[in-house]
Amino acid sequence: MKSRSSSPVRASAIRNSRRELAKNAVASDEPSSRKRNTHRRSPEIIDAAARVFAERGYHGATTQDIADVLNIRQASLYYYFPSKEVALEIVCTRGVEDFFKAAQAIATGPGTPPEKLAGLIRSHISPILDRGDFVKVFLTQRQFLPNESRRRVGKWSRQIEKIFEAVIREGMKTGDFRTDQDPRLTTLALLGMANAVASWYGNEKASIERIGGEFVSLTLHGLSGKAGRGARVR
Amino acid sequence: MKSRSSSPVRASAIRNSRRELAKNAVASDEPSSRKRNTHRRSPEIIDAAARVFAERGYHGATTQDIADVLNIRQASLYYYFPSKEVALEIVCTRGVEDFFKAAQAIATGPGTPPEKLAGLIRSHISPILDRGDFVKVFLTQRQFLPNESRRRVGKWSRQIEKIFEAVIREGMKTGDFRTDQDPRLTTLALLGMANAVASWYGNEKASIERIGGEFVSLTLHGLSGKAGRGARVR
DNA sequence: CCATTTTTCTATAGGCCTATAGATGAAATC
DNA sequence: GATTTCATCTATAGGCCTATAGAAAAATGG
Repeated sequence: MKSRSSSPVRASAIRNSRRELAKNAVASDEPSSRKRNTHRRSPEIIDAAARVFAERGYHGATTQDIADVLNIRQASLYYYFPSKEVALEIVCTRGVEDFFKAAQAIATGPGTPPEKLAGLIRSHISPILDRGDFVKVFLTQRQFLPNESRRRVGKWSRQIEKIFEAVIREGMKTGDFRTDQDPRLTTLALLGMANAVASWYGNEKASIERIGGEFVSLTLHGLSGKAGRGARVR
Repeated sequence: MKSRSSSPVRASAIRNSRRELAKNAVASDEPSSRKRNTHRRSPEIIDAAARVFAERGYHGATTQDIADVLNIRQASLYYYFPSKEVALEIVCTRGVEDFFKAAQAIATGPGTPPEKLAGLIRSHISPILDRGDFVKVFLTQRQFLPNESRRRVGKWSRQIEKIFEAVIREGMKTGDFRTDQDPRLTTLALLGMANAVASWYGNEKASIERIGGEFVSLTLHGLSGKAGRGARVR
């Protein structure tokens, strides 16, 4: 199923001396567009990689699997990316960059801390809707990136944590939030709760908006007490 | 670095001559047979597998990696398990069985729903302390089990969800919990929050007990409001 | 329609990985 | 002490996987 032609014919060794790098899919914006429209299918290729990485994990996925999704030959992929590791980095980056930007916008925007926190929670789970595979890969496979790119991607991750924590601290100052919770642990709790959605969304019938609402109300008011106590956010 | 020429220190290790129950890790109950004390090192072998699987993921880990931890040859592992997949199943099983039992005991035991839920949260994160690698592997690698064993392991997982959900519903009936939260989504939120601990415990300075306390109070009372409102559990 | 440029293909080297076979030595048991 | 059992070793078959080289096909633009 995998290999099609029989192999065994030996050829004399030919040392390669070529060092030509296919220019990658990462920076696709060429300002001066005198160049041709090259690597047109890059987004499609990366989508396929995300899908396969999400399903089988980075090490469990083969480049053949990705090629199968696209109906091209395994070797053809290397026209689009120079290595499987680079493909992983591209996928991870797209998995985190968007919701980092959204989080930042919310944190620096207007609103009371409870409103901001509600926005953060909602915006954190919303990319799962249309970029679920990318988010999943970012969350579960970034640990397999080579050191340098892992640090690069990890930086965004920590920024998001900082944004949550800052809003929580702000709410404690304003008196909106209880002060006997640890901001760091609370941040990790909320992110854990939100990140888990990527792993089960699709098996549950609830919509992203619905999930967001439930999580926000749980976070702000907890389970105890009667329904409707306190002002609801949004 | 990998292979060595000298055989591992064979040191006339102190033999536990009277330790008959150490039957291998899979099916440890040998009812009557006065069999010899075979596969003595099984627990150690499985510990090493858990450690390596937790660190590199199932597909990223090689049997050579496991052997290196133990200072034995790669092929020697096959005296202890018949395949890498079976090793994964053993690790996953040990990662879930304990806290399933604990959860069940708490749910069927005495206490108000808030007390029970607090107990569930605490007991769910506590195995991370001394079985972190097993829990991690169960949470993140069980998807790579072959169908049959994945279903077997998944069954436990769903049981735990049911236990949480039942306690939440019970609390809604008694009036201890708000009734405008969805029990299913709340369950998934709490489990996501608790499971995430496995991924960052060890990088944070907080103890398991501390984390449990924070999570319980966040879950029951939420972030809003003044500190100390309402009865604290435990 | 020809020349370029872009995209995909065939073929395969070279490496690593799981799992099996059988040998070897050490321990336990008789 | 002889025999049996246990644990580990050496060696390797047999597969699969990434990545490279270079040819072929398809698209583009004059």
